[in-house]
Amino acid sequence: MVNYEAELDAIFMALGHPARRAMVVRLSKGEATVGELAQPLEMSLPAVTKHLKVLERAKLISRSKNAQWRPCRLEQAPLKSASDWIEDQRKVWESRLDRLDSYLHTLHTNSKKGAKK
Amino acid sequence: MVNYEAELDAIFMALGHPARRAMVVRLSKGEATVGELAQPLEMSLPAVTKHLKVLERAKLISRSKNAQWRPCRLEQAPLKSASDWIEDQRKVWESRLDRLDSYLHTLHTNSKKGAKK
DNA sequence: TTCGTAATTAACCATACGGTTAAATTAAAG
DNA sequence: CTTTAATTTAACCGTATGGTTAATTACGAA
Repeated sequence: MVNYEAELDAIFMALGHPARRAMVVRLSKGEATVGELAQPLEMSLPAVTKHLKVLERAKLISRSKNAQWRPCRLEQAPLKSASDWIEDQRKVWESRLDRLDSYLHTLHTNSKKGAKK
Repeated sequence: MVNYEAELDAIFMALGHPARRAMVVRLSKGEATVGELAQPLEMSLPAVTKHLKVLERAKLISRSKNAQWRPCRLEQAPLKSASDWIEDQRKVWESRLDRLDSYLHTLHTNSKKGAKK
């Protein structure tokens, strides 16, 4: 059984910055070069390069070569992993009977304090 | 029209740490106190308190009071926002015709190399 | 009031992030 | 071979993260 924790760390962390999410949004529509990704962002090109490295580390993007361009493309798997993880938690959360849970927790806490009610 | 960017920053960033995801997993099954959340984690209680603040900042959890305990409960909305954002991108990505897109991009790049802009 | 437990705050430290400017790299085009 | 364009690397800087230990707060129980 594989441990996905480190991958999820990198994926969620990468998505936790607006510039990087903007790049993902752009790339979901198709390949783009560094310059194209940088154009709408208010930051220097080296800053963009750093963000791309973070996305690459999370395997959210892959890169190719075309002359002096290094086009980026979105990879589907990491987004799916992240989405799956969240949905797993939501399923557990949703299937839980909140009122009953709260009631049982209260009972449990009270019994520890000395069984009253 | 509201700008969700800052909220998503906080949510994804919060999910980008294994200890905090472990807390979310635990809380998806029901309320827990700080001590209960800390128990399986190999870190000090103050460290746990800090992680809880990050989760609170992202509104992923809310807290109540019960004597000297401060039980935490998972909130559904942020997880849904994050999941929705990812699924939006995946939908765009999936509906795209990858081969055609690459082809058009190549054409575009080549035309730029010939006729400057 | 005093004691014990749960949790937080304070102070501190090392490292990671996120940005900058300047220099270097890489490859097409004259 | 020189120039120009796209991108990366290097060096630097301020702030945020993530952790620690020690002290403090908050509350119930004795």
